[in-house]
Amino acid sequence: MPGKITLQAEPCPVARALDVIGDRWSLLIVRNAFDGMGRFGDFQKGLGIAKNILSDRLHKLQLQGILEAVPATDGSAYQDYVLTAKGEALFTLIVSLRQWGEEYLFDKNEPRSLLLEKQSGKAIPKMEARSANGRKLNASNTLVRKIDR
Amino acid sequence: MPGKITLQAEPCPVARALDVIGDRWSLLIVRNAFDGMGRFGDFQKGLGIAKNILSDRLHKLQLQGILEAVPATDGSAYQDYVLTAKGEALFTLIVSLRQWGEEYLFDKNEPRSLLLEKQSGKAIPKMEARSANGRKLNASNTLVRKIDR
DNA sequence: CCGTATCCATTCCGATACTG
DNA sequence: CAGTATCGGAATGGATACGG
Repeated sequence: MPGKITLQAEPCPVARALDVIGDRWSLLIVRNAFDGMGRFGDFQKGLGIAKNILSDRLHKLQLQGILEAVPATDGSAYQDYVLTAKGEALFTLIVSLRQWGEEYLFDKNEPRSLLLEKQSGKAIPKMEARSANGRKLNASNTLVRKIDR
Repeated sequence: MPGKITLQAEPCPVARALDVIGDRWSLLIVRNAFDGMGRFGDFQKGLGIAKNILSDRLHKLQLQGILEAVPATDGSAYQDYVLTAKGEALFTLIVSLRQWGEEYLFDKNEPRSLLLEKQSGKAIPKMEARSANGRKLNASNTLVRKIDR
């Protein structure tokens, strides 16, 4: 009896996170929500996603507490989907994805969308992991301790 | 004629990145590669992934230039799968995933694996996006410029 | 031990029709 | 416009058999 296996019992936070947002569409919906998008039809047209899939993902993201449905601001009978704190916390993840994609998935002069600081209009410097002492970290100077507590 | 649509023509780096590594297993394989794992059987047992799927993902990750197959160090006739520079660059993304998962997907005292700095043995502080001037960034003080160049 | 190939169930996804 | 329902095809995934 095949079928998907849940990773929610895994002790690794990476595995659990991927179980929640590791699919084709969820993070794209979140990305658009960061850009201020909130309406069903805007997600649907903006992403080119099928409506039934969008409906399913919006429900799952609400179940996970990443999005929240609030009454639409335009007075219509419908809803806006807005990020919760848990959803807002995905900002660094989205920026990581964006910066990796920018560096490795585009040809030299290929058109792309850019993330800028509003105040200065300048591009965002590459994020990096640092230790408490400010040392730059990579795989070779870090270590995963298998289990804890 | 249904089926998957490629996002590789998208001008958004987030979309392209998700098209490459936005699935259930690819980043878990990369995570284990960061931990020094390199052999087919180790991935298979360590992840609990079906062998055919693992075989498929290893091929795709090689096609993408994220993993590279090298002769096994133990003198066997087989291969080790090691990260390329493009793959190593996924480190910040994995750390972002891990830190989000740690904060939002575990109960208070639930066992989990932890990422530590080797030298100090201490946990890695939360990564954050900052502007060139050191200002802390979030969705409200950044902006995506639709197209460029 | 390393991987590929095959089988089958489940999931994903796109298209479309439909309700309110 | 917002969302659900249904259909068919494609991709995913687990189990297992098989050859190197």
